[in-house]
Amino acid sequence: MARVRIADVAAAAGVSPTTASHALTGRRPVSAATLANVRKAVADLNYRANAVARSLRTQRTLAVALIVPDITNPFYPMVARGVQDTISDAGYQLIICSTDADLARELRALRDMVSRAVDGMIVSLFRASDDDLADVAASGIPFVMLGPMEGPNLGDRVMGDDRVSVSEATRKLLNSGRKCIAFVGAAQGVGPGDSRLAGYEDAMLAAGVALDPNLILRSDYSRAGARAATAQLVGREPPVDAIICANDLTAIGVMDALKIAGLSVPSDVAVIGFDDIESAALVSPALTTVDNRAYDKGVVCGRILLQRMSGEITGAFRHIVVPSHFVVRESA
Amino acid sequence: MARVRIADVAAAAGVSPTTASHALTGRRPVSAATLANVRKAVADLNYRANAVARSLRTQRTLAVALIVPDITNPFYPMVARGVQDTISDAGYQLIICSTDADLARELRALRDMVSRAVDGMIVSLFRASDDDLADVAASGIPFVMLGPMEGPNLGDRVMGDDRVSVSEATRKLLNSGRKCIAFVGAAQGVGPGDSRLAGYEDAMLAAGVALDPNLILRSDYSRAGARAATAQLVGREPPVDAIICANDLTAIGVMDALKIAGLSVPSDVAVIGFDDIESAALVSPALTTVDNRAYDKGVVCGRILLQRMSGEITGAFRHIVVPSHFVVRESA
DNA sequence: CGATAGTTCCAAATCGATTTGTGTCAAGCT
DNA sequence: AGCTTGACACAAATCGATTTGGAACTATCG
Repeated sequence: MARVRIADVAAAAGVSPTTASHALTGRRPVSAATLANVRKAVADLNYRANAVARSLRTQRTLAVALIVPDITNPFYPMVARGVQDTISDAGYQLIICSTDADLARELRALRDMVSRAVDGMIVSLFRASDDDLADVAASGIPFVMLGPMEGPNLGDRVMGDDRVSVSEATRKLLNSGRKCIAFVGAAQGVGPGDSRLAGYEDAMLAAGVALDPNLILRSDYSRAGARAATAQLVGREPPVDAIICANDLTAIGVMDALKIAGLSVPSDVAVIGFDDIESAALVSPALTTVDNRAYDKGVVCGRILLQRMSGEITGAFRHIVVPSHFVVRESA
Repeated sequence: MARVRIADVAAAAGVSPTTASHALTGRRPVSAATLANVRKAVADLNYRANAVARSLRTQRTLAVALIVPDITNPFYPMVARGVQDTISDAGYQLIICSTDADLARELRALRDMVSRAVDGMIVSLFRASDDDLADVAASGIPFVMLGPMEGPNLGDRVMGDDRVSVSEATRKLLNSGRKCIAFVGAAQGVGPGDSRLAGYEDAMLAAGVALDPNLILRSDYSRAGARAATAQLVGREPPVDAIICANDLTAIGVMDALKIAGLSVPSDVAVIGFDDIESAALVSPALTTVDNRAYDKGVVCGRILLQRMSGEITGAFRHIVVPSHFVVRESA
C-alpha cells in the first residue's frame, strides 16, 4: 500500500537513487550488472515511477488535453480516436474534457489544463472568447484550435471546408434539375451552421438564383426543431423540391416532417445532411450527406501538436483545411 | 512565458511564500490586508498554481480516470457524462482513456493512471485479467468496475441487470403469442452478450420451451455481422416469429436481413434490441429495445468513487445493479 | 611510471508547491 | 504587572523523481 520509491529500489539493488535513475532512464550508462540488479529490484518491489514527481522535475507531463463541447456528440469521440492514435506512439496520454458547451466549464477546463501543465492542447470551443485563449497562449503551452470559428491568430487551426462542400452539394442539386431549394440551419453564430449556410448561398448566387429569405429557416441542430421548422416549407408554391440541412439530425427531422406531409424522399423532395453520423446510413431512405472527417481531423490535430511540442515547427501558425467528402445515398 | 511561481506572487505582495500559500489555500488565517495584497498580486501576475507541484506535496491529484474499451461506442460517452456531472462539483477532473478493447492498451492505461497517481478510477475492461486489476488494487487507488463481467472481489462494481431484463423482454414476446423465438448474440466471453443470452434462456425454460441450438446464433455486435447471421433464420419451419438481439446494432442488421427476405416487422417477425442507442429511434420501424441507462451508471460509479475517495465508505466492496428499462416502440 | 581518457557511481541541488515548527506581537484576563 | 491566548508571519522540511558536478577507480599509452 505504501508506495515504493526509487530510493527503495536503489536500496534493494545496492546502489544510490542516482544510479537507479540512470539505469531506468538510460540517461547515463551503467554497468550491465547494475542494470540487472536494478531491473530485478523493480520487478521484485513492483516499482512504478511517480509521474507527478517526474513531471515536476522534467517539466513535461506527456499529457495532451482535448477540450470538446460535448463528448456525447458522436463527432468528438471520433476526433478523440484520431488524436489518440496519432499521439500515443510518441508516449503521450490523451485527457478528454467535455464542457457541455457551457462558458464556465470551458473556462474551468482551460485553466485547469494550464494548471496541470499538459504539454499540449486541442480545443474546440463554443462560447469562450479570444481573451481566454490568450491566457493559454501566454502560458506557452502549444495548442490547436479545431472548428470553423474565426478568431485571433493565437495558435494552429484545423478546420473543415464546410462552405465549399455545401456549395458543391447545392450545385449538384441544381444540376440535377431541382428548382426550389431550401436551407434549414441554426441560429446565427451558433456552431458551424453559418459557414454551411454561406456555402448554400454561394451556389445559389453562382447559378443566378435569387436568395429567398423564406427558404432559409433557423433551427437548433436537433431532430425535433427541424421537424417543426419544416412545417413552414410544405404547401408553398412553387413547391420546395430540395432541402439542404445544417447537420444530419436536422435532415432526419426534416424527413420526419416530409413523411407526415405525405411527400416522398427523394422523388418529391431531395434532402441532404451534414456530418455523416452513424444514423445517417440507418434511416430510411438512407441520408445523402457530407462526411465531416472527424477521425482525420483528429489525426491532423495530433500531428501538428506533436510537431509543435517537439519544436519541429515554430513560428507562424498553420491553418489546415481538411476537405469533406460527399456521400451519396438515397435521399438525394 | 516563464511561469509565475508562488514565490513571485509572495514577492509582489511583500510577504513570504508561506504566507502567500496560506492566503490562497486558507489553510491558516491571514490578515485582511495581506489577503488583499496576495489576491492583487495573483491577478496582476496572472498566477496559476502549478498542479504538479501541489499534487506532489499533497499526494492528491483531484483527477479521476475513466478507462473504456471504445469511446466511439455511444454507450461510453454517456457514461462519461454521468461520471463527470457527479464528480466535477467535488473538484475532480475526469480523464478518459479509450483502449480499443486491446489488451496492451488496457494494461498501459492501467499502469499509466496508477503512475500518474489519479485519486480514483472507473474501469471497463474487455481483455485484461484479474492480475492486472490486482496491481491497481495494490496501489491503494480506489476503483469501480463497470460491466457485467464476473471477476475477483477487488473493488466496487456497477452493473446492469441484463439477464433479468432480457428475460422479461422474452417473456413478453411469449405472452403475446410468439412461438418460435431466436437469439442473435456474440461470441462467447466477448462483452455483455453472455448474460443477455442467459436471460433469453431463462425465459424460454421458465415457459417450458425447449432450447433449440439452431435458434441461437453468434455474431459480433455489428450490423453487417447480424445481417449475415440472420440469413440462417429465414425459411425455417416452423417459421421464426421473433428475434431477441444482443444489442441494437445487431437488431438493425437483423431487420435489414428480414426486409431483404420480404418479411415485415413486427407483423411477421418481432425484433428486440438492447442499449437504446440514438439510432434505435431513427430506424424504421423504430426499434423496441432495452435502455441500458449509461448516464445513470456513470452517476452511480461517480458517487461510489467519491465516497471511497473521501473515506466515507470503507471495507466490503459494493455490488450495485442499475436496472434497465424496457422501451416499447414499433418493432415488437 | 605518470598522464590521460573512459567508466561507474554518488552527494547534493532542483522542480514548485504545502506544511510544520517557531517566534513575535498585541490583546485579554486576573 | 504577569500570564495566557490568539493572530500573524517566516524559515526550513517535505513530496519523489531527475540532473549536475565531481570523485574514485580502471585501462591505455607513450
